[in-house]
Amino acid sequence: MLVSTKGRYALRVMVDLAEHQAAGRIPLKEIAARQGISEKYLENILATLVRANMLSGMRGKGGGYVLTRPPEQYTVGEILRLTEGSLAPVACLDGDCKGCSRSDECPTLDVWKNLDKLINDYLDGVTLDTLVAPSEGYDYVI
Amino acid sequence: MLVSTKGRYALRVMVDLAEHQAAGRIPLKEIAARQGISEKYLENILATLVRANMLSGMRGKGGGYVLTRPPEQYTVGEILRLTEGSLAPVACLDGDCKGCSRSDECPTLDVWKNLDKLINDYLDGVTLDTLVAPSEGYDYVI
DNA sequence: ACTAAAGCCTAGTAATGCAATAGGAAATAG
DNA sequence: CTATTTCCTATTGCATTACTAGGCTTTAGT
Repeated sequence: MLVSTKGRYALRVMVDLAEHQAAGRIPLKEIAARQGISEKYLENILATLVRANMLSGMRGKGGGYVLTRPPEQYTVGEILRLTEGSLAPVACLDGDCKGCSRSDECPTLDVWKNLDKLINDYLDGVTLDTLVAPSEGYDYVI
Repeated sequence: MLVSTKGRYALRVMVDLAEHQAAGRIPLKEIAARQGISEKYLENILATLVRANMLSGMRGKGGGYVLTRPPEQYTVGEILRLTEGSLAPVACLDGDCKGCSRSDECPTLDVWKNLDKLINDYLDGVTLDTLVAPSEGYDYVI
């Protein structure tokens, strides 16, 4: 599995926040309820996004999370790479196996490199705004 | 990680067998030594390939493994799907999460579907013969 | 100042799947 | 008959994933 729940949840939450931008800061509790995700588990994920400055979190009453950039400035690729650690399709491309003794002669390495590029290029080409459902209530107009 | 050692080893072994087609049946021991893979672990992988009729195995003295088709009739995609079980990038596309209660409204589902198609289409377009190194010794000519 | 609402931080745990190992049974050629 | 080799079923150690627990800190409002 290339993308685990962590990455999937992260993406869904980012879309959720993009859809509710107009409402200002959104508390974790609200996101978790709307998305049907455990609050405690979401905490971990949101913490990662905040540390990377993709979100701004604020504590205390009236606190919550908000995007730090407009949705069209996030790519799905960067969100997933951050939360998953890596999107490499095989260990050979992922530090671990770096300098696998056979890499010079490996007949399959090119397949993995091409696949890696394919995946990353596609995901880097999808921005958050394209995933946002057209808001029915136009809640951000006036 | 989309592809684990099982799939990677399987692919390398298939290429190995394609390269040594001219030598007839190749015993596991020889493949394992050449590829630097544990014999016992390889057994499992080869058994899977035999059960799917991608290889023919024969026991006893003079036995070993051989491809059942010419290399250009294998795709990397089918080899990996068989040994990995699935190439789905997310659980949502993989039976498990089938009928996720949110799939109707999920804003990210299309991303996964596109990604899945991208991956499978690419890997189904690569055939085994394109991975075979040009044999220096022309060992299969007369 | 006090309190309730919220995020932040460090661990811990249960379950899963991956990678590899073990031991023996059955077949085949010479 | 024997050496060789595949076939089959189980088991083990390990790492990662998914999730939980508990307490601390910050903030807004009264």
